[in-house]
Amino acid sequence: MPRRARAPCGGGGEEVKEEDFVDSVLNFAGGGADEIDGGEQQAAAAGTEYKSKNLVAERRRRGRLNGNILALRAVVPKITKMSKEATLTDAIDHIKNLQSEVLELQHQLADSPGEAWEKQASASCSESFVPTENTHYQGQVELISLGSCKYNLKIFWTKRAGLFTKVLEALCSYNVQVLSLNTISFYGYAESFFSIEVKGEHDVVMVELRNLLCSIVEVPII
Amino acid sequence: MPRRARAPCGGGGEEVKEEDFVDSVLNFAGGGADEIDGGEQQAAAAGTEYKSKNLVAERRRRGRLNGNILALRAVVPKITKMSKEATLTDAIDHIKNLQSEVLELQHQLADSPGEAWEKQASASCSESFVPTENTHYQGQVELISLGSCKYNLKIFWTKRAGLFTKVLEALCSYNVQVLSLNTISFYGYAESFFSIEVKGEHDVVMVELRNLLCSIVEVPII
DNA sequence: ATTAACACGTGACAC
DNA sequence: TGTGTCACGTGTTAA
Repeated sequence: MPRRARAPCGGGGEEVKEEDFVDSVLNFAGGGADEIDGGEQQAAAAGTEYKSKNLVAERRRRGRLNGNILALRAVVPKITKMSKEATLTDAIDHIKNLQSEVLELQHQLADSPGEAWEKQASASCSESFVPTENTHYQGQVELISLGSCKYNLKIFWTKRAGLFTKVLEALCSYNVQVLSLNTISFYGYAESFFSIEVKGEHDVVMVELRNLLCSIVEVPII
Repeated sequence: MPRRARAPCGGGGEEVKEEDFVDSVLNFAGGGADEIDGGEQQAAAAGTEYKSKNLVAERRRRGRLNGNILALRAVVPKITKMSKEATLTDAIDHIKNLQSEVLELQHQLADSPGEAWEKQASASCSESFVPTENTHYQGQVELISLGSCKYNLKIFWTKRAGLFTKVLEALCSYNVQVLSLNTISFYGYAESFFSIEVKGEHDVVMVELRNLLCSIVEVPII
């Protein structure tokens, strides 16, 4: 707890009766009976002269800094000790924890869309991930061959009733085996990652399937 | 930038030639020719006595505090000014940003496993979630009616090739509209949450569908 | 009685 | 020229 109502008589040798936040009274030449001679250059021989160039400015600066430390302590949940140093270290730890937590959450959110997508087709995946920027989304289909009759299929769409069923019907009609599927949905959007296998189809047929899927998930431009 | 190699002659009136980090020389009674009389109680009349009880302790404390501020600045990416106050405010802003980011990520991650499952059938959902403990899993199907031809379907299975396709075919054969689907997979297991809708089927037919799904995902006991 | 933490005033610098 | 920031030494206070 910050000590309050301190009667300071330190370096300067002042006398402050009550301090509220800053600049209590600025009582110069009023209170103290005994005072000291600080420096040696100015106002030395004049007698009861108190030298202070930036006294109030420094006061305000200290007040702001302490207020900032207080505000910093306010946003940190884990407080070990009521001390400035402990506040700073706690803030540092909290920031590190938050950053690692953000990283972990992003990781969880990122690897939810199918392990196969990342591990088996990392090259194609990273290539296909990057160009899809924050442009305005509409339906979007990506089909990537992994060789040996296996594909990764990524579909981004806006959620609409019955739409997923149509996709499933399309896949069934092309004799597609779905090895794994992961879907993430956020707000009105969803992104599905299929790991699929087809037995004896040529690539041209898969392109045909891709176009069919595109026509299914594509939303007419307003 | 923190000023270094400052030659202090402030309150105490000392002379420090070179300071490295803390406790430079602790030169007492050596350097200055003129000094001052601070307080009034001790060592006043002795002459050239420099009073300092906690000088080095205060030095170390300041050093630790500044080091903490430096470390705090190190973990904050956005730095507006090289000042203590700015460091603190930047740290506060950064913490707030991180916290909001964590909240948003958690929100995104939380609404991924099917909103309907949580929001529409929270009671049934929580009931059906708990009893499935860490017993040895095999295939498992749960079907919960939400009224108005809507159901939540939860399937827990061991991943096998072609198994998901069979489930999809079964759903298609029962004229099921899949409103949303979310799947999480871990190691050899997967759990899928369907939010489905059927047009005009009776409950008895849904029980039939459920049994069919059970027979599909059920793995023979070894 | 020793110690740690704090506020204070002041000179030194930098812009 | 001043204005703001910094480090310093000190006295005080609470554990």
